[in-house]
Amino acid sequence: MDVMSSVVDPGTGAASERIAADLRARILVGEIAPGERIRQEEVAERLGASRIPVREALRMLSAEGLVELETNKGARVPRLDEREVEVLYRMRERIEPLALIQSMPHLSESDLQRIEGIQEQIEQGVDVTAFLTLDREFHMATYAGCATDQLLASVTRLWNSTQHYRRAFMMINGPGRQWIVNAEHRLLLDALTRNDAEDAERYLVGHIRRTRMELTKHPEIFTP
Amino acid sequence: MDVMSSVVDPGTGAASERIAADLRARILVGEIAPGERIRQEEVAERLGASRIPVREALRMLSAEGLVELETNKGARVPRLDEREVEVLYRMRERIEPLALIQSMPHLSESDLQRIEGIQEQIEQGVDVTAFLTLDREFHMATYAGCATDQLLASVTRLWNSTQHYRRAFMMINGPGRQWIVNAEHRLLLDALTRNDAEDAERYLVGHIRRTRMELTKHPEIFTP
DNA sequence: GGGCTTGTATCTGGATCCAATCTGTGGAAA
DNA sequence: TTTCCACAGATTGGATCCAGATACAAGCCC
Repeated sequence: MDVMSSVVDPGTGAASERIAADLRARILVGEIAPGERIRQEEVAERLGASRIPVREALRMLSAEGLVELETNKGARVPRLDEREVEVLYRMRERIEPLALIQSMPHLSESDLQRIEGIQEQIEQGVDVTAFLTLDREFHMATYAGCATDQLLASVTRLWNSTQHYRRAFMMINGPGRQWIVNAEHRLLLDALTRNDAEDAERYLVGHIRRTRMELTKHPEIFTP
Repeated sequence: MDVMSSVVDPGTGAASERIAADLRARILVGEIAPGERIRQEEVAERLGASRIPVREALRMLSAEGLVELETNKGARVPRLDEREVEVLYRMRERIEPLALIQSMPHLSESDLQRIEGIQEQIEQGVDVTAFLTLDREFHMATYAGCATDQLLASVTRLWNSTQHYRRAFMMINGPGRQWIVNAEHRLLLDALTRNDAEDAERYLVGHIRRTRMELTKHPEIFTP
């Protein structure tokens, strides 16, 4: 009907996955805010598909923690309060060190170089959006060696669910105290290079825990 | 087409949820084994519905870790190897203590009495299937006070994914060493009654960790 | 005879249409 | 004026039908 803007794009072959990818990106970037409703038909006609694959996509996103579904009432991006985000961060403090420990033995030299490359990009000074992306890439790269799908999926859910509030925090506070993140990342990276699991876990927990405490010190993030 | 056997049943109002509940029960009870495929049409006609709600149900179960979906290849119950189950147990060792700590402050006197009632049932001697159900109820009851959906959902996923291997273990080993479980449960329950979070966490971790080590000592569970 | 190709049956993915539920607005009665 | 109810538009859930992909088996070529 509308211009098939991406005629060339063969997609992944599955429409529902393309739709999920589109919505995922829009939610993570903040284009669709917490509390906002997602109507099936609107998405369907915007992407030139029927509502069926949209529903499948919404189920996928629900499993990723990016939307919540209520029977007969549709889908919306979850709006979390201060306490829920705090618990999600405490989950991160326990799960991500495990992912790191499981991953470490399988990280190659080139993996570590790639991680350091990401950190160098972060240190060159980037805006909030770019930082959020690079920070996520940094940590996910450190977990990439862990072979268990469920573990990676859990970590992804936690990052997804808290993404909006990380952004809100940085929008308000600016990039100030960025040096702390850099220091933490560098210490973590050094521990990985030394293959010191104990230190790596220590720095990672500290990194997440500090972020949690900073976030929960700013209640204005949770009341829009 | 076939006899509308449950014409009277209004269900929960949503067919996909009823279908999901049916499949969930059959998988958890071992009626559908790991590796087994689930065909949409077969389920649909057995429950007198079309394939659409079946697909929704499969997506729900996928989010719960009970099935895995592959594009154009359908759904099957995940078959895990020894290493995957070990990682899932290590996740349990980290996540469930958090759920317990978050839950404890909200557990009432009657909650604790109910938990003790479940433990008394376990101690009266039950078969494997009943034990699996009661053990799950016992622990879930201790987590019931934790108000965060994502935390409970994570715990549920971990129990779901490992359920089959717990059952396989008990089928082989018989109910021997049941006294250990009872002792651990009693110590945990006592710590909860004393409102001693530190002890509660200690006993819970020990309980899960011991189970993990017993399970991973029996590779025959994972090679059917 | 073995390996590759091809054809067909089976199954999943998606589109369209219909039914059931929710939401919001307007009006009537207290 | 406020509250409750009823009705209509909007939105989701489900059924049926069609298209595309996969899997398996028979047949062909080397």
